[in-house]
Amino acid sequence: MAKDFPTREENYSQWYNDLVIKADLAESSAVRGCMVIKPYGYSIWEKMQAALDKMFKETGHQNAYFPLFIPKSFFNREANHVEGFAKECAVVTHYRLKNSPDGKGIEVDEDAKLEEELIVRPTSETIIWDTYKKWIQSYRDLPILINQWANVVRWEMRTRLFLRTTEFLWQEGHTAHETKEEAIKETEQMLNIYAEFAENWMAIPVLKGTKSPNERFAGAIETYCIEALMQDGKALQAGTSHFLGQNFAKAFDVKFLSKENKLEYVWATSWGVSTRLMGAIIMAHSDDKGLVLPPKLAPIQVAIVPIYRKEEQLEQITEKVKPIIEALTKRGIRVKYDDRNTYKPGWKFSEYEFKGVPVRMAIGPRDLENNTVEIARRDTLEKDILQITDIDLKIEHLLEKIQDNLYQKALSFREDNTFKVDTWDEFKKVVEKGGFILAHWDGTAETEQKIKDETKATIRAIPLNEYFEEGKCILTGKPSKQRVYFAKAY
RNA sequence: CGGGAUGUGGCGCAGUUGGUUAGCGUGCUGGUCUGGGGGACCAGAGGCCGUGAGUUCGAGUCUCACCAUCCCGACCA
Repeated sequence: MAKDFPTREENYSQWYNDLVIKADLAESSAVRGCMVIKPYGYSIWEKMQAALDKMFKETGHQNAYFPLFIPKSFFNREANHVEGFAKECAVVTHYRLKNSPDGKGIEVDEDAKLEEELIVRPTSETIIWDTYKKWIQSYRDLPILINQWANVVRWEMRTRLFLRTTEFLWQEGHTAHETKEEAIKETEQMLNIYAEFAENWMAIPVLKGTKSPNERFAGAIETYCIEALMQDGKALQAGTSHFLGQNFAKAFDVKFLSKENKLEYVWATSWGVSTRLMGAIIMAHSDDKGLVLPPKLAPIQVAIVPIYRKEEQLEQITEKVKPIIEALTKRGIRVKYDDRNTYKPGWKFSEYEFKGVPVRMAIGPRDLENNTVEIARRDTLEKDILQITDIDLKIEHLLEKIQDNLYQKALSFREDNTFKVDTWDEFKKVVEKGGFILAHWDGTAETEQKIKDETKATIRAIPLNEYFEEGKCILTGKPSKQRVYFAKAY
């Protein structure tokens, strides 16, 4: 399977591409820019979905489903929104095929042209707000707290597995509120849920902040984001939560009668994370030996490999292993007992290592004599011989330790790669090294653009309630009241 | 859409100034020995050499066109 693949040092992006394919997470498909998510990769996504879905429901949200297709006219309603998405929309123009005259193939039936073209959703604000209009008359209909799990299509010019694909899977929350305050609170709440998920489940520390106008969601008043730092020093936007103000309510004429019997526009939010999180998880933790998965999201947490020569030895081992599997399963630990005799132990070791399984347990004749097992942890590659007594407890603790270690490692990496910078020369130098740069900015879009043009670094986040201090813009020297995070980004 | 590269068994590649039977590694099938870090040997299966047109006695190899993929830019979660 994956004998030689490049180190991160040699070629980071090749390393990433090979990892995704050789760890069996996904592959590219016959359709340009679209990927097939393979069972092992999809299983990780399902774990993410389950955890997030639970968090959404715990905060009062419900799931629903809206159409894949959006009438073209809906897009015109919100000016910024159209402008933001127009360049990357797939459009359905016909609804029928016919046999071609030469009889050799099939072609679009020009007689079956749609009167109004349909846009394949790049995001669902428009169709949802058109629907909410029907649902909302009174303050008693509010709030509406809905999430949908869906696929969306954005016609990107360059794609990379998980990080940027033409079609991707995500969840999009769309909420409607009586007041501005309530909507902002919702936006912030969801940002915090994303951050909590990233840190507790994915073991990735994230910065929380808002976006500069340049980076803001098309149609939003304010975009909040979580940003993570990858091992190559580039930032990855891992989730966004938007305060939409009354922009969509006005565009789709969604009003409600308040308690004071006044007709008012509804306040809105939307928020989403996508299969891009898969890219984050891969790049944050993995090493030159392959994938490293945080235990909480690993499809297999413990792989058990029997070592034997004769059939009867395997039987003995299996008998020994049975109660271990049972005890682990009881604790909610996902175990795979790999007794395939079509592969050798060494081969299995490599495979589980490459696929990032957090803990490997090997058990052979020597262990049977001593009542032990060999435990290897993926994050540190350490091996240990443990007594079988209370092995389930020991492994449970080990998994927690691995989860924690991955987070701490990622955190100290970020700390080591975050720099306060006060001069333009230094800024240009540090940008080359990668990492986050905390620097002053004069708050204008022009300056941000210039910085981007010269260094490729953009403002990743404007910190929330942090780094308020008098300073001078890194580029223009104009006064600034707060440092912001710059980085090159995915 | 610009610049660069590549299309040859499933995957990764070699194939000389055109020359007849297109190889190698890996994977695959069967077998024997094996088994605590990707095992060894034996025997097999598997190719319209990206597509189309041309040059030639003869094309994987030369010419042209097209298609596809990858990398670098402009666009983006």
